[in-house]
Formats: sequence, structure tokens, C-alpha cells
Amino acid sequence: MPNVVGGMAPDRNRRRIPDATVSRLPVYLRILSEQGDEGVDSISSERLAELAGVNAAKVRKDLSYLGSYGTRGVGYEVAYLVYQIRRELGLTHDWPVVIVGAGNLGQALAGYGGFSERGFPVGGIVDIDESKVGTVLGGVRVRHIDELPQIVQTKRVNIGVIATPGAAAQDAADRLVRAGVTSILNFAPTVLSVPRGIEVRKVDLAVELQILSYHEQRKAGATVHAVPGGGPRSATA
Amino acid sequence: MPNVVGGMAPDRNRRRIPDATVSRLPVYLRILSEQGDEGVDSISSERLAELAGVNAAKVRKDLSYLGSYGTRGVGYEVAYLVYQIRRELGLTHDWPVVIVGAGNLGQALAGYGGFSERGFPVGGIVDIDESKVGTVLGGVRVRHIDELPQIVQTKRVNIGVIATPGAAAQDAADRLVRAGVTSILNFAPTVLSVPRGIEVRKVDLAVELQILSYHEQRKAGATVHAVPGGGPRSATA
DNA sequence: CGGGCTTTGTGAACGTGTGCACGAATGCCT
DNA sequence: AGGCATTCGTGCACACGTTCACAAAGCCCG
Ligand SMILES: NC(=O)c1ccc[n+]([C@@H]2O[C@H](COP(=O)([O-])OP(=O)(O)OC[C@H]3O[C@@H](n4cnc5c(N)ncnc54)[C@H](O)[C@@H]3O)[C@@H](O)[C@H]2O)c1
Ligand SMILES: NC(=O)c1ccc[n+]([C@@H]2O[C@H](COP(=O)([O-])OP(=O)(O)OC[C@H]3O[C@@H](n4cnc5c(N)ncnc54)[C@H](O)[C@@H]3O)[C@@H](O)[C@H]2O)c1
Repeated sequence: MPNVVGGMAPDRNRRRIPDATVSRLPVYLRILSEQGDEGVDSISSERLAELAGVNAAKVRKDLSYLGSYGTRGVGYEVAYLVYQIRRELGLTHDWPVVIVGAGNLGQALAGYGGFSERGFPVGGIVDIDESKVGTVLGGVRVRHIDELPQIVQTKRVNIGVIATPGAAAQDAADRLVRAGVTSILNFAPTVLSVPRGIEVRKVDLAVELQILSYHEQRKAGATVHAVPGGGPRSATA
Repeated sequence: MPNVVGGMAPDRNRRRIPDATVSRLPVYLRILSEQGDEGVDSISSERLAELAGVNAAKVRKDLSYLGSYGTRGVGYEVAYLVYQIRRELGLTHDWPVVIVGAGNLGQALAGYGGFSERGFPVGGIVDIDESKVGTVLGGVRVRHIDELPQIVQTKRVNIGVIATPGAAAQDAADRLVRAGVTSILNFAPTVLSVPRGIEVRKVDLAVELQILSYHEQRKAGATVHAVPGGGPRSATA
């Protein structure tokens, strides 16, 4: 396997973890944390799989990417597993985020305690609308978007959240990248174009609903369902 | 807890569209709609791929599941493609949704126009907290959760949105299913257990942020290589 | 201390998704 | 009409993800 030659002295077992696994680790982590709080200190892959709604073999394979931290015949020590997953996900310290767009959604996000609770405190909120600047959301004052670079620098922000209308999302992304942010969570229904190396994840409510719609329509498919007003509609989907 | 597994009746399967494709069709649809509004009436797979941030061959393969609606040497007729995708996704008619939980997030969702604009009008909002009942959000009056069955029936709701705290999410899901809802969009950070045949999609903010955290932590491990300033843009999904 | 029971860790088979490469179809131009 | 430039549709190979199945590794108990 062609590996990157580490310039760093001691090799810290930096295997690459498959994307599918990375997206499940947070789920395991939450479940394990809950179990730990409830006094459970050992858990089998079967039980964890049940709680996570996945296959037990998948759980074991996922966890095996972290190393061999289970005990055969017994299971996994909850506290230790929590520690290992947190370490692997980079959750050993906080990651302040900056929210761009103090509208409907931005306000909900800012007011949501679960953010900082999980290690992602709101380091700042910015908006382009002067009338929004100065208002306080979730204990954080909204500042003008021109102050973005300062906020990113002083608060050492790596993660930006885009909560602007779709038309402004690319602009927001450009500003975030210029300010030094290297990961973006995008709530706007827009495909962003960013430089290589910038990680973008999209949360698109409409897409989710339309996927559900597809399945609903499919369930109804047994009975042929002609829709009133047939013919192509020019749509604003 | 039995989860949804493979192994369905093969005879009922008329042309099934791969999940990965289904999740991209809404993206194509939005882009095509925009292009249509801008007066574009024909588009190549290459152009659509560029706008969607994906590979052109993937676009063609995706669209081929709908049938052969392109013209070789020319491209796809935008209006017709919009019509076909809408039909396949079941967007030829509205799908009213019911929101459970009129808190921070529920209010943002209810006040968000993009919902009904895209064919998912808010058919109702319910909460268990009496003090929330009666308030009006986005033109819809919040009702008590006990009225859920009635709302689902009269408004013919198939899709439920869970915006309650995690601890109440399973209860909300149970009530939705009992009321007759067959698709659920879950914003609570909880794995839901539902009967077979009920479609569940999860939107978990914390998971998304933790995935970003993983990548940030990973970048920090390989310090030396700085990103070339003003480098080329690549549309990475 | 050894046999039996449980559960992990992983090789291998299988399934799904992606992207290349190219034949086939179509429009346009001479 | 025929040739040429495009662009679709898809077979194929490969990468990635999931699941099965089982040996290896540990604990318990007599
Ligand atoms: N509200 C929801 O429940 C919801 C749900 C799903 C998706 N979304 C998406 O989230 C985004 C925001 O939705 P919303 O309801 O909060 O919209 P909104 O209009 O209430 O808020 C948008 C905010 O962004 C600000 N803004 C505009 N251009 C900007 C720019 N260039 N830089 C910085 N700030 C800028 C505006 O001043 C405004 O305050 C939209 O893209 C929407 O599609 C919202
Ligand atoms: N606010 C956000 O920006 C945000 C972001 C991501 C995820 N979430 C998730 O969304 C969910 C809601 O968040 P929120 O900030 O709106 O919380 P919230 O506490 O503001 O609102 C929750 C609402 O649900 C109601 N409720 C409680 N139990 C109920 C039940 N059994 N049936 C019906 N209603 C019930 C409560 O009365 C309350 O009105 C949480 O699970 C949260 O983790 C919120």
C-alpha cells in the first residue's frame, strides 16, 4: 500500500478510516455515552448494534479500525471505547464554529444548546444585513460579515455553518474560505464550489423530503394513481 | 429489535431506482428548474454534471433509470426532464407534513416558506406542552399532540417531522405511526425503532459536525503541506 | 488446569456505486 | 446525401461497503 511518508517522527497509527465508518462513529459514541451514564461499563457488539440499528458484524468491523479494543468473550469497555472514538474523531478539544446568516435557521441554531454541549460552541454569528447586526442570539452578538476574518482568527475557528439563502451561499462560502475556515456545513440548497482541501457537508431538507416522497409514491404504486391535472407543470421545485 | 433488512418479494419490483440515484435526483431537479427559469431549454449531461458537482457519466446513468429521455448529439430537454423527475419522485402533487415539537427547531421549520414552496405544506404542528398549544407559527396553529390522528386523517398526511428532544423522539415516532404516517424525518439525535414499511430519514447536526471534526483533526496531523493560495476550484461533493 | 461457553476480529463472498470508454444515434454543414 | 462533430446510453472493471461465517482468544467453573 503506497502510504504518505510521514515527516513526523513517531508513527501514530494513522490508518484511514472508511467514510461509512466515520459517519457511524458519532452514533456509537452517543449511545456509548448514554450507556456509560446509565452505569453500563461493558457492552457487546451485538447490544451496541441493536441500539444503533445496524448489523453486529458492522459494529465490530467499524471498531476494529480504531484498533483492537474489545475483549473476546466479554465485549468492549464502554468508557475506554468512548475515549478512543472521541480521540479518533478529534473531539478531545472544542471546535468553535461560526454561523453565517442570522435568519430563521441561524437563530434556531444559535439558540440551540446541544451545539456547545457536544464540543462545538458558537464562536460567532455574522450577517450581511445591518439591521441584524447587534442583536444577541443564544448569548452571542451578531456581527457584520466583514468581521468574519477577525472572528475566525481570534477564535481559531475551523468550521463554518452557512445559513443564508441559497443565492448567497456561494458568497458565504467564499468569505469563509478566505477567512481561513477549512470545513463547511451548508444548510442552503446549493452546490458549493470550493478549493481542494476544504471539506463541505450539505444538509438539505428539501432533498430529504423528496426522498421520502419517492418512497411514498412507490408504496402507492400498487394502485395506479393518475394525478388530477396531468401534463407537465413548469415547476419551481 | 428487528431492523429493515433485505429480502423483499422480487415480483413487486418494477424498475427500482438505486438509493444513490434517488438522493441525487432532487439535486438535478433543483438545478434543472433554475436553468429552466433562466431560459435554458436544453442541457447536456456534462453541463448538468458540472452544476451538480458530479461526474457526467453518473448523471447519464442516473437519468437512464427514468428512461431514455435524452437526445444524442444534443442533450436533454430541460422542461421534459423536470417533468419526468418530478413524476418519478412523486412530486406531481403536494405532500402535507405534520411537525411534532413546536420548540426552537419546530418554529424555524414552520416559519420556513421553502417548505410549502416545494410541495410540502405544513399540514399541522403539534406539541405536548399545553403552553405551546394555541400559538400560531407560520400561519398554522399549534395543536395538542392528542389531536395528531385527527390531523393526519383529515389532512391526509403521510410524512411526519420529529422536532422534539431526543428523549421524546421514540414516543413521537410511535404516535406518528399509530396515527397513520408512513414516512418520518427525524431531527432528534436518536435511533428510532419503527415497524417494517415505515421509512425513516435522520438529520443529525451533531453527526455532521463530528464528521467535519474528524477531517479537521486529520488535516492537523499532516501539518506541513500548506494549501496553495488561490488554487483551482474543484467541485467536490 | 482443561473443557465449555461467549464474543471478538477478520478473511472471503456478495452487493452496491462509480467512472471509463466506446458504440450508437442524432443534428448540422457542405 | 454523406460525412463530421456531438452527446447519449451502457457494458465493464474496479472500488467501496456489507454481511456471513468461523477460528482465535478470552472468561468461568468445576
Ligand atoms: N428555516 C428553516 O427551517 C430552514 C430549513 C431548511 C433549510 N433552510 C435553508 O437555510 C437557509 C436559511 O434559511 P432561513 O429561513 O434562516 O432564511 P432567512 O431569510 O430567515 O435568513 C437568511 C439570513 O442570511 C442573511 N444573509 C443574506 N445574504 C447574506 C450574505 N451574503 N452573507 C451573510 N448573511 C447573508 C440575511 O440577512 C438573513 O438574515 C436557506 O438557504 C434555507 O433554504 C432553512
Ligand atoms: N434547535 C436546533 O437548531 C437544532 C439543531 C439540530 C438538532 N436539533 C434537535 O431537534 C430537536 C428539537 O430541538 P429544539 O431546539 O427545538 O428543542 P426545544 O426544547 O426547543 O423544543 C422541543 C419541543 O418538543 C416538545 N415536546 C417534548 N416532548 C414531546 C412529545 N412527547 N410530544 C410532542 N412534543 C414534545 C416540547 O414541548 C418542546 O416544545 C432536538 O432533538 C434537538 O437535538 C435542534
